[in-house]
Amino acid sequence: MNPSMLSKIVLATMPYMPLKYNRRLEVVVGLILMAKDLWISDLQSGDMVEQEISIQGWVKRSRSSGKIIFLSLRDSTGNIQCVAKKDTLDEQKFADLKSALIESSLVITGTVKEDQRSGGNEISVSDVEIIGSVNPEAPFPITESAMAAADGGETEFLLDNRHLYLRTSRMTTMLKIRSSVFGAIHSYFRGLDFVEYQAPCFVAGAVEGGSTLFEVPYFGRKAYLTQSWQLYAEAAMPALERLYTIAPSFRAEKSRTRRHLTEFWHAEMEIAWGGNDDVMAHGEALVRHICATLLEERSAELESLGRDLEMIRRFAENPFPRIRYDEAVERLQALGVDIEWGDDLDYSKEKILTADFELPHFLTHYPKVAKPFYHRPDPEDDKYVLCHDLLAPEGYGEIIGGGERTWSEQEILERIDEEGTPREAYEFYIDVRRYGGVPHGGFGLGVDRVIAWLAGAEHIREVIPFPRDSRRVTP
RNA sequence: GCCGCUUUAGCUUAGCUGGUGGAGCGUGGGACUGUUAAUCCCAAGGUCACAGGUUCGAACCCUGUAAGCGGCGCCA
Repeated sequence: MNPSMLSKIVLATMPYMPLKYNRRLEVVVGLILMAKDLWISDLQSGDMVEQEISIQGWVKRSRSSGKIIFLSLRDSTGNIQCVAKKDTLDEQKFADLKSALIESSLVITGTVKEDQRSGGNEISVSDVEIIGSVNPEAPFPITESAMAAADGGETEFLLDNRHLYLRTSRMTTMLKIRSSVFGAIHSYFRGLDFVEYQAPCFVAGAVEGGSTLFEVPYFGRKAYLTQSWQLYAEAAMPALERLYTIAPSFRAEKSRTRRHLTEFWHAEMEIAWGGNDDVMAHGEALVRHICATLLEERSAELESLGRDLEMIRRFAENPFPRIRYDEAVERLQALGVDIEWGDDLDYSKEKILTADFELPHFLTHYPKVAKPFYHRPDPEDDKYVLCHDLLAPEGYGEIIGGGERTWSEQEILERIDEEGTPREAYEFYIDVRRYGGVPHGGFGLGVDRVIAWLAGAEHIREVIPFPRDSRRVTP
């Protein structure tokens, strides 16, 4: 279909639309943009006072008396109050508007007025068309009381009605912040000439411990959903040298915490010719870039969530401290925590360690016994591996895990045997090392965790549209 | 895998030591020309999650089941 045909069809099917040109799309693809091109944020900007406009949106709330209706209209950019008076609107239209329930969609025509009584601009309504009405026998179920009960968290009812909860201002705000975080990750890596690279979701072997794999039937065989892009990225490392992805990873953990999802978005990177410190530098720079991007693009949204912008500025502008595992253990022991050298740092210990942190901290050089085979042992002391975790403050826990990879064939075989892992499952991974292996490394960042941390969400579920955990796959 | 908690109207909830379940919001009807979660009047709406048990009598006590939520371990 050619572009002019498309716009004609649109013109024919949407006669109520005030058609305008979208300059950017017109220039890029020579296409007339046919959909909505006037937004509530435009009306609130103040540039359109006294102009006659038509605007599409949904009813956020409505109040009426016998002769006047106050209706708060919302779209994806904000809210504006519409005022309809019985003596200036057709009788039938007035009745239609009065009966429009919350989340009815409509097109309002009227004049933009500056009015202190509505705290900004409002629309003096001259015409209205209801597009999608709402049945009074089944009104929009997300009520004030449902929202108030959640008070920033989420109730069972809101989780069951997630498809409708998405329209509320809190969820919309979270999704806008989420979009900016994804954008920041792409702009960071692309700005440094990394290549975006995709790995399969169906895999044959585990990256992390095998117990957390989702098994799926695969034409009479068993396959698993990927836990990480890493092993496939290491295969492409000699080809691309700098690569990254943002993709879902799956973990069949029965965890029920504010930090866990079974399907989460994983930003991962891999670089050739680099070691633990190089990888860590990228992790820090990426997280600081995300913070700076949010300050630039989403300050209003963060403030509406009650976030302290100065705190996020602190994350953006200061280097992240680095401490070795040994030092962390000593600190914890000094605080009276029951921990021995060689124990992994579980969440309860992380929480104690990070309680006073004003910045994210890197924890490096874990004992070899606490980490899987692909971590490279430290040549200076092979009790340790060259790895790092980035711990976020405020109890949000680990947001990055990464490090240098075991890169020679001999070393990887030793580590696999030492762990008792069967070699067969990793044949391609080992083979990659037989042809010009080089030092390399990478990290994985839990995108949803970063968003939850920066947005101050009570639970990771609040920052993903349709959360998946061990007890919920619907809606 | 382990521990804890919850379930009363569409939503949010009150319901004391067991004695015929109340309210706010929402919905419907009515009043009101500047409301900000508008206000005022009226109405409809309940097998108290389900199944047993104890009791003269159970939303309430006991047992089981189900669904959900919170947390731990593990991890991003």
